[in-house]
Amino acid sequence: MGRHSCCYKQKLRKGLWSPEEDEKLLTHITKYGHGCWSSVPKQAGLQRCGKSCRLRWINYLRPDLKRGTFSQEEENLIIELHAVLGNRWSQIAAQLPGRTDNEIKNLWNSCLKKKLRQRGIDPVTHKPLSEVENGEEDKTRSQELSNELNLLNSESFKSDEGSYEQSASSIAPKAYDMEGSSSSKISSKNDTNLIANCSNKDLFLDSYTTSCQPSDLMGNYPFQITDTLPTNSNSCHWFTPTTTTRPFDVNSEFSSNVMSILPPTTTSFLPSTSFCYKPSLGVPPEDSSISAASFAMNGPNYWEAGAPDNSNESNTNDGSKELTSGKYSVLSSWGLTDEAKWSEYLHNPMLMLAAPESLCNQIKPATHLVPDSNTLGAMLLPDSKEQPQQSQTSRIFSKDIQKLTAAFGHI
DNA sequence: AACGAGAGCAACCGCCGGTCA
DNA sequence: CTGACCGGCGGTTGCTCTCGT
Repeated sequence: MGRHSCCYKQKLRKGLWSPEEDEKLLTHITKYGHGCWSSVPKQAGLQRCGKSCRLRWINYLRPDLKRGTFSQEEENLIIELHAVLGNRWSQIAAQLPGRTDNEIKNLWNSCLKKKLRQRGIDPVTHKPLSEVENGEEDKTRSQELSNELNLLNSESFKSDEGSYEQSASSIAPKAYDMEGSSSSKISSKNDTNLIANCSNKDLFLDSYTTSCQPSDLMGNYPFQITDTLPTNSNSCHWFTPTTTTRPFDVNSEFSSNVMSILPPTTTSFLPSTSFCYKPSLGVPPEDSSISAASFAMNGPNYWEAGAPDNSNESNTNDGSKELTSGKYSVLSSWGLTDEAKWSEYLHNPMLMLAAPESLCNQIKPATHLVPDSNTLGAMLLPDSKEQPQQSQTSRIFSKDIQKLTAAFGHI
């Protein structure tokens, strides 16, 4: 613990980067890539620590960065993502191509928080300030949690739309601890909680939309439950966009563009009913260059517009080979960053949202057919030596499973 | 013109988990 | 098994700029 070793080194420059330093770093990374960051400064002839170089590259020099002010759509997206993910800036940034976590964090702290407060919304909980101030939150949350657990234990949960409307606001465990300042760090290490918070979402939307009821949300979140495996206690309910509605209305300052979903990685081993998102047939967006953001906005309607592209997939019978690549080769074609890794997908509901059908089709068996951690672990077990990333991801995944199993016990 | 407050932003700090020798 | 090293993340700091007085 303590300071990073490089920070002890003397003679290292600190503070703002000069154009010369930028040039050196840019040239070096363009030529050779960054490789080991700790060796970059030496190789590039910089009096900086590796961390500093990395930060400079990620936040400023990276060629795919989008500079300039945030659009209204981006701000909306950030607000809603924050409602779901909390202060997980890196995950939020992953949904905004060209934006960095630092940039988003700064925007949030300097601007968006204020905006929310002005609108009577607590930026931490995304609930009305009045409610938070009244100190009813704890009671409410306790009650909601209790309801959630009851529902999770209940076998009576039906997969029809009506029951969703009835249950959606209470089915999802809290997405994260929205109250603690260190919540993000805690929650980021327990993806169990990474679940769209319907209750908060409802409140959030209520604050920005006109008389938005859960049933209305079904319109805003154009889903319907189309599939379920009722015989399985871990049945996974697929939301399918019911219309070609753009979930993100650019004309609405605070429209709903983040769907209430559970992350597939988590849903698979939630002890009871889980929700996953399944893309459905729809109208493809006009622009064929799909970015993660546009997937978040248009994606669900797009994915099934064409046949699944299996060209990049390995044919397997067990559906496990799709995890063969550390960097999913399709990602770049979506406009996602090259750095997107499978592990990020597995832990990132929004990336999963943006996944094309070819990917979803592969994930689907994982969520449908894996009732317990053992099966899931077996499915994800690395099956060959030439797939180190898969192996790594699987190990990580398996760890999560173990944690979740331990956390949930055998509900 | 000088000053202070606030906003915006870049960078640093401290911590954590993963990897590897 | 252990400790050093590393990359990554979120929180925080501090600098610069803008604007109002």
